[in-house]
Amino acid sequence: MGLTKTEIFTDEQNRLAVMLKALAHPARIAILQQIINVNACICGDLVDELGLAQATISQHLKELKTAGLIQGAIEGVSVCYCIEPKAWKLLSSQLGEFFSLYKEPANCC
Amino acid sequence: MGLTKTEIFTDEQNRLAVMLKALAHPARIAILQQIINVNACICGDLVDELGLAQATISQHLKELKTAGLIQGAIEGVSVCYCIEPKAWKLLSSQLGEFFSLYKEPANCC
DNA sequence: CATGTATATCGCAATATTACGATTGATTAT
DNA sequence: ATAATCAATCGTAATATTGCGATATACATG
Repeated sequence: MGLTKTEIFTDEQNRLAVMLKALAHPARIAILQQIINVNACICGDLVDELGLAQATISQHLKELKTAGLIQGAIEGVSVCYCIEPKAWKLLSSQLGEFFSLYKEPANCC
Repeated sequence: MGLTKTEIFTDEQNRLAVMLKALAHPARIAILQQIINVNACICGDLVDELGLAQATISQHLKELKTAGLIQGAIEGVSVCYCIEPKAWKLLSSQLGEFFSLYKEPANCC
């Protein structure tokens, strides 16, 4: 074991979980905030900004890219990353939906 | 290694990451949806609804409870779980904020 | 072409997660 | 009290994640 049983869940539940997992790390949250802040997409500046090794940053960027949340464009020697608008909006709205499922207490517990 | 370097991130980044990690599993998403759907809080019905062993469900419930997203009340032999409104709203608004940081493209990439 | 610079990838060690059978603990019913 | 039921916890196996040094790859410039 140690393997998530994806078969028993809906595609939507699995997709949402995958996206959330991509977000669920402080380094990746920090990376996304940086990318958004420095609107012009950045690259190895992230290695300087955050206190992690180059290999580690590169790996986090790869995970965000695999999840489809960001995209990278080669720009000479360096690579320029930015938000992938479609995935961002989709995730945003899916999360909005998910959270709005719950409407105030009721009376239980 | 294998240990997230929380020291180098802000409290907010760490907190958000912890909450997202709690959400980032299809079983836990399914559990939350069930809890919300069957508005009256449910309990071991989850074991029947989802196709996971009792021990596994209990473990996922514990993680959600540790994250503060749900709360459980003993009700005779069984336990009744429901959303913790404050944490739910807080996370919802924090995520809303996070996603709204990004406003349309710009021109990069 | 050789060198420097920026990223990606490989390989590894430490740790965390996922899942579950087995057991324990608590509460109700007999 | 005894038995039945529900949920939590323990222990364990399989797998995933995190982080990084070392290396490889790709591009640019002298």
